[in-house]
This record gives sequence, C-alpha cells and structure tokens, in this order.
Amino acid sequence: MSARTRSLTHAHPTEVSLQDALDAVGDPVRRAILRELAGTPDWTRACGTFDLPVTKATRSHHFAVLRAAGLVEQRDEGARRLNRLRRPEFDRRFPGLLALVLAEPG
Amino acid sequence: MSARTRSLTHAHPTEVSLQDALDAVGDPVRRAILRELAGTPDWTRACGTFDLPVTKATRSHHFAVLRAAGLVEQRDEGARRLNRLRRPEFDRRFPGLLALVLAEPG
DNA sequence: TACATTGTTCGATGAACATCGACCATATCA
DNA sequence: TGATATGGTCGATGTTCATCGAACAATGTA
Repeated sequence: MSARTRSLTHAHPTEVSLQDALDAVGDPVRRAILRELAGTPDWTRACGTFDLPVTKATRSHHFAVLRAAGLVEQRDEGARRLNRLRRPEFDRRFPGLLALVLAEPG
Repeated sequence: MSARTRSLTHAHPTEVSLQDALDAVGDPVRRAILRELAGTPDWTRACGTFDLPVTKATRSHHFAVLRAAGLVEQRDEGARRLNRLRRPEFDRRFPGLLALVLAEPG
C-alpha cells in the first residue's frame, strides 16, 4: 500500500452516525457518484472519470465526505485513485438507505 | 373539516422526491418529532406537546416541512393541531428510511 | 367581553456548506 | 529531465436554512 493510500482517512459504516449518513446522501452530486459507482465493478473507476457538473476541487471534497460516511473505499493506483462502493457494509448498518439512492432516477 | 384544517398543504409520499424526503429527515429536531410521534397513537399529540429545544416559531416551521414531505398528517381539533405519522404510506414510497429514523437512539 | 392558549407568518440573523480558482504534490510519459 | 495528468489543500464567496422575536389569528375559558 502506498503512502498516499495509507494516509486516506476511512470510516467503517459501523462507526458512522445516522446524521452523517443522511448528510452524505443528502447531496445530489454525491448521490450521482454513488449511482455511477454502483454501475461498474469495484476498483475500476478513478475519481476523475465521473460525469459531474463540478470542478475537481468540489469533486475531491465530495469523495472525502463519502469516505468519512463509510460509503466509499479508495485505493491509489499510480496517479489515479480508484473507488469501491461499500455496499454490503453500508447496507448492514443502514438497511434500505443505499437502495433508495441507487433506485433514484438519473 | 374546519377551514383551518382545510387550508393545510399536505403532500402524499408518492409525490415527494427523494431529495425532499432526505432533507426532511436530515434535521435532528424533525427526527425527534418523528420518534416522539411514533411512540403514541395517531391523533393524540398536538404540536405544542413535543419536547423540543426550539421556540414555537421554529417548531411550526418543522411541522410544515414534515407535512410537505408526506411524513406527517395534521388536523385541527379546536385550538390544537393534532398529528399523525404517515408510516404505511411513507414506508411504501421510501422503504426502510423511516425505520432508520425511529431506530436512532434518543 | 376580556384573557389565555395554540399555532402561523414575517423579517432578520448566524452558521453550515457547496462551490470555485489558485496553488501544490505525486505519478506517468516523452 | 521536462511536460502532462490526477488529485488534494487552501481561502474566499454565495446560498441555503435553522433559528429567533414580534406581531397576528383563531379557539377556548372565566
């Protein structure tokens, strides 16, 4: 594991409050990230490959929020940062919540 | 039905967006209202009987948000405004969401 | 009628947060 | 080595929204 990857602050869903989870999924850009992430296999999408109407600074902020909420796991692959949706863990902690997000139309 | 009751703007959960639902349950005061409401039978709690750390102006605002999100139904009984949690309707529209709120500690 | 209770509306205020541009760090490639 | 690509950090900005006090309306009660 690289030093960059090691420095990432992740939270496991079990240690996330309902408030933080709701705040995380309360933003439409973050929900778009989650839906796009759910449509492809784990560890295949870098942060920059998402189709989002915001600059990379904002994008980076949103990924940090998703990490802190236990929704996304990240790992560095060279210069790119790959993502994984923590679906089973998050589902166990907040049953039904992620399904609502993924079922939301576009 | 009184004129005051008639003038209340309710939304059925089916016509509520996920965004509005998440915004509604995203506030801790509103979640406290929902939990307190779930603990007593329908139409037995007036707005003023809830134990909340806000003034009545703020309280009134929160009830309006909950009405617009399809979470609470209201009816006037004299000078008091009684409430009902729209649990089955809301559950059908957003499965699992209300359960997360009601399961939240204190 | 006068008073108390219940709740809404209005305007103002303060805080939280999404957003941006600019700059920096690291990794890959020519 | 220099150039490009990917992504994070920082400070500033603007908007949204929860909150409040004050004024108002409607109901119930003495």
